[in-house]
Amino acid sequence: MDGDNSAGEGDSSLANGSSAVNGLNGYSDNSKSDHKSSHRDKDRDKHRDKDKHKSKDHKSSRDKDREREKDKHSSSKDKDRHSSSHKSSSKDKDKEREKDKDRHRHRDDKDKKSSSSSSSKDKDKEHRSSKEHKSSSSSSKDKEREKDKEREKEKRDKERRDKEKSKDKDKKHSSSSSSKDKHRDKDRHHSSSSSSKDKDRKDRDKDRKEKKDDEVVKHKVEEEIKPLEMKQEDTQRDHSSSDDDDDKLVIKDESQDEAETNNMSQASSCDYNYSHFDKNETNFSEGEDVDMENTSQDNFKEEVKEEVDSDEDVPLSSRVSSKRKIDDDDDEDDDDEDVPLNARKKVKKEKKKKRREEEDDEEEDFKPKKKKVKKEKKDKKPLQQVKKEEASPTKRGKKKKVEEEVEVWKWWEEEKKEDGVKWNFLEHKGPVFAPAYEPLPSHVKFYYDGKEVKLSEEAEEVAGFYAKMLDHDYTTKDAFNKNFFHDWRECMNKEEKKLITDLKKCNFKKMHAYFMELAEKNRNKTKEEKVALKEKNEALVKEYGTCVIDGHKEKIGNFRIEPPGLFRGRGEHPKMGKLKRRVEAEDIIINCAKGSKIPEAPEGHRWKEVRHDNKVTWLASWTENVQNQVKYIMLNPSSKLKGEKDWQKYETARKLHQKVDKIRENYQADWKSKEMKIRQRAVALYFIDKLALRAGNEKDEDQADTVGCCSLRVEHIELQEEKDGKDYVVIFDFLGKDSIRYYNEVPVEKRVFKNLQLFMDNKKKGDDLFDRLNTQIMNKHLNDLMEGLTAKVFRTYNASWTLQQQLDELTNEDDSLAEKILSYNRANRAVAILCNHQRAVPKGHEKSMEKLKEKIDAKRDQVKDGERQVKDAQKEAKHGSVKEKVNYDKKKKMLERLRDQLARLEIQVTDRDENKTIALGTSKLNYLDPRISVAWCKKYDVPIEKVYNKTQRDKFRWAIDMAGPDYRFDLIKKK
DNA sequence: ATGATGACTTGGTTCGAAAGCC
DNA sequence: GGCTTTCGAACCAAGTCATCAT
Repeated sequence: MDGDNSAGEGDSSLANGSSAVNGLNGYSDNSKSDHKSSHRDKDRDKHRDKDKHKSKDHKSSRDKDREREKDKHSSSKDKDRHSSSHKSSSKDKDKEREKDKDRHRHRDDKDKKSSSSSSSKDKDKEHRSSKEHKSSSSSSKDKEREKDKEREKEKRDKERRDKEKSKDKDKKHSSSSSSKDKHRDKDRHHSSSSSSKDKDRKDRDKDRKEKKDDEVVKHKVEEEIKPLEMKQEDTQRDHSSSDDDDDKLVIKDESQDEAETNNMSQASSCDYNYSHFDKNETNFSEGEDVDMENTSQDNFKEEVKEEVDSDEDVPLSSRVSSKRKIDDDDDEDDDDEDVPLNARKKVKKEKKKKRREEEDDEEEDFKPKKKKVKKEKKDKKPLQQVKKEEASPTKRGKKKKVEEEVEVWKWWEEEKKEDGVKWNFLEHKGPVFAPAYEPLPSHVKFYYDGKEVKLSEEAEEVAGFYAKMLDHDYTTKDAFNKNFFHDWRECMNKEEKKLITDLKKCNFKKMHAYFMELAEKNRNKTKEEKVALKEKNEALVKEYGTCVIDGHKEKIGNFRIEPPGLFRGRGEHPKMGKLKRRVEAEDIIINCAKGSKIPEAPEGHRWKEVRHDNKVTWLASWTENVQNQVKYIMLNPSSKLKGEKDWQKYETARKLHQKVDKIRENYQADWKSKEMKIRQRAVALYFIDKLALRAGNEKDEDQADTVGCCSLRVEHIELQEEKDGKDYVVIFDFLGKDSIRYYNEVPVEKRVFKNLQLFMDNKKKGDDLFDRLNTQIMNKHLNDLMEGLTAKVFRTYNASWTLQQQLDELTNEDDSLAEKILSYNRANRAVAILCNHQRAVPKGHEKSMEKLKEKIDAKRDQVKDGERQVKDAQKEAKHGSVKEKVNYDKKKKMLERLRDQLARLEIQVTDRDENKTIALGTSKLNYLDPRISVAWCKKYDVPIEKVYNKTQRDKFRWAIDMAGPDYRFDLIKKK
């Protein structure tokens, strides 16, 4: 097919993709949203610069959000985790918990709000832009400055855009997002029109490109304001203020500069009022060389600039470009040299992709075989027949008392393998493929433009993927519809392609109904059918679900190949809706031991490759077509390979504990460094340490726009000298992994605050906050500080250490079991909050809470009643006989039991409510040294299955075996 | 030196099964 | 025994980071 065709159609038909499915989802009428989108387009041209920061719809309500939450948001997180002494009366604790809870409520609030404010896009916009201004600058002068810059830029933007417009036209489709916002509670991420986001990204890049120009302006302005200090600087590069500028800027001679300055500064009427910083300054007198607290902001800046003059200290993004630019001076426009780094990357990536595809076509694989260190010797291992008891004191466990003899491989008592070798022997049966497609029965029809159309099998299958998702939010998203339709058309035969040109005219309702019916049928299967199915599945698991590795049978994590379907990217993923192809044996690389029995490919098929690489842990892999990523079949978390790695991870974290004080000292000192790069690194590390932020790798254009620490942009933080009685507050608001919002108001050290101001100075919202930093630099530095240290170790470390501290603090020896478990959950929760592990409020949470509360009320009545009875019985017992006394005792016991039950219920209710937006699982599984929990259980006599379910116990078997009641995360036993 | 890629970990959602409830 | 609620496993997307290739 010719791609042009479909792309063009995509434009017209999918701009309005939300109404694509014959109104099944109840979309608004087309004209309306068409209008909106065109309106938006115009608007965008006008406000392009501002717009790009506003792709997130939620922002409109953010202001309100914040106001409302002002009081709620606490700095509970910020109570210094660095100091180990957690003090607080239980009341305080309760308050804190309350606050924590509230901190997380923002999600619901936001969602609710966004759904209520959903309709009026235009209004939204106004909000947003006004908000943008407010939030962008801490002072009105800054605001002015910002505005002026923007005006200036807009002018240039527009000119350029006009030029480009014709070029871009076909790429950009209208960006009205679904006019009927079907926000659901679970919709945690900010809904935003993805196409606009696409654009926003482009804009951002362009902006980065153009920033250069702006910097020239700013540079000049600065010169005007601070003529004195600048004198010496003029011949030097000004790195800190003009991040992206290259030689051009520096070469300028002074007179030229000054002449221009006069003009430009008027035009932009920038008002760099740094002086107010001085006024507020309370001096730190620590007598460093560069004490920024002692100097005015600009003075200070100059110093930094001066000192920071090495090439080393050029912003990363500009380093490359300036290098490249050496002989290409005609800058300005779209020649390759001027493409932002990211864009260039993309081009390269595409090339690579092509190359890969070509290679794939060649069938033969020329992959260089890696060196194999293969010894077929089997290790001696301490084997143990262990009874794995399923029985647990929980109610759940009571019913089913299965005893299973399982061989437990105590690998943790073995010697470790030589470096890099993961196994000596590996044998498995290969993956299980997705079942073949079953065509729809003839009565299930698809209609196009009101007419029945019999689709070819291929097209029908893909249509089915869409039909299945008809009642899902995804199908209201433009990007999803566009991607789906594009890929769907690729699967059509000629006639279909000719006929089906508009998704809006497609009616999948019948298909959808059929699938629903099918699902219903499956649910209502008879017992026998279910049993048969189960048995079949078990047989499959038995055959394919395990492998033999170094003489032991181990479970495989995911032995099934992912079935075809539509890609469900999270957040505003630009590729959502693309077709995830069916994976065949020909796509799969098998990895196993040389002497092992090589798995057989399905009949008529052959593997892409069979290799014997014992330096990796995967058994099979394939490259998925949507993102071109390699997917793997690997072992279950209970396996040695995974467990050992896990163990090692926590050991590294513990090692960090021994060194962390020094590292902290170190980075605090670096806040004063003369080198910009080092300062940025130090501040970033501070965030990683204090807030457990993720490292924040750079991302490609074709992924959702999310960030981590190193990739934070100016727009993601807001500085407030004072907020809610706290000084130097940094407000983080960004989308992190999985497009989950991170919102946190953090009081920071003054020095950090000032540094941030410096980093943000002269930058636009879309610019990198840490422009001289990326994760490689950070990790390189960390590794120098401690072997094996990376950014994520801090997350593990702080999570585990928090758990240890919280458990120490919250647990009382004399508490009841339920209370102890509540304490544990609270400790766990503290970690989840630290790591920002959120979840959607479970369906029916409200309802189940109500029920519980009713129950509690009933129980209370019972208790009251019991109390009365006890009283009466007591009276009778006083002068009564033995019988009455026995009766009294009985009543007393009953009352006790009732009270107990009541307490338990109350605990349950608190626990559940505190937990409603917090996901505990992730931290438990990935961040908390299991030995802490195990030791806690052993120490306080809590059955381990109260804390870990069966799978978790399997995964953490090493820890359960290893840790005694005295294990402590912070103490490493010397051997 | 740097970007690309492969390998592996982390993370939330979904769905079916088990437990609880009436 | 049937319905509802809860829980765990499966799923697969999306991170991190080291290593490879250029």
